[in-house]
Amino acid sequence: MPTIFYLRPSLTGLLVKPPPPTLLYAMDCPENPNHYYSYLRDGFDPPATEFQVSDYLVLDDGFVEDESSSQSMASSEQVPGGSPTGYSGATSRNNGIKCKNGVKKNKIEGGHRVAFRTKSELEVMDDGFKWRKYGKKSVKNSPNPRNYYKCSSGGCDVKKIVERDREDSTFVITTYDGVHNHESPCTVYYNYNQMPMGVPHAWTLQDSSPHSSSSS
DNA sequence: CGCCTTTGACCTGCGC
DNA sequence: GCGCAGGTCAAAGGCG
Repeated sequence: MPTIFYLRPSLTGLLVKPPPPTLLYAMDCPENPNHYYSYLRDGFDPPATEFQVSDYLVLDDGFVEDESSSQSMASSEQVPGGSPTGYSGATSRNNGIKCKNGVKKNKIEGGHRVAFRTKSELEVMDDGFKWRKYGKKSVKNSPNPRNYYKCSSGGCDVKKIVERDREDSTFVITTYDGVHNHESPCTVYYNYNQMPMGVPHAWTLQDSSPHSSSSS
């Protein structure tokens, strides 16, 4: 029986380690009916009653390459029930992150980019980290602006891009660039099977991915 | 006073 | 080469 870790979406920013390349399903949350995530380990067949609601995109794992990222995007856009999503900017034009001098970097700081599509009224969910907004940009063909955030912890260069789905504004698309090199102020997780609360380093416990983040 | 948000300008890459 | 679009910077203002 695989271990299933349930994460409140408000804690998605706690991914000190990247999630394994498994499916993300959304389920009802007894505490927060608006949204609820669950990560399912490899080889686990979700119950038929579950329904895939939110898009979960592991856009990159280390290096950003045009082909791989575009492939991942192509597959991600085929999520059942999901619109072609308003998510576009992160990879359509700029697959990498530019340095200050404008040189395009293909390696994302921290090495990971993960996007979530969440049904939420709140545009910015409390994910346990402190974010500082550094930019806001209107996006073409989208009535909703895109907001840019940086982790306000010193030395942590994780970025977060938040925008509403252009086709369904009830969904919020959150993209995380990089991996936090520090612990969250409130590392909490749910294990739906065993429900141990307050155990730190949740992803360490279940980590089986070879790319454990040894972020600087 | 420090931190955060806002917002316009600037820079760069890409498509035509 | 030019224009457009996305991403970032930084000054100014607000708030606790």
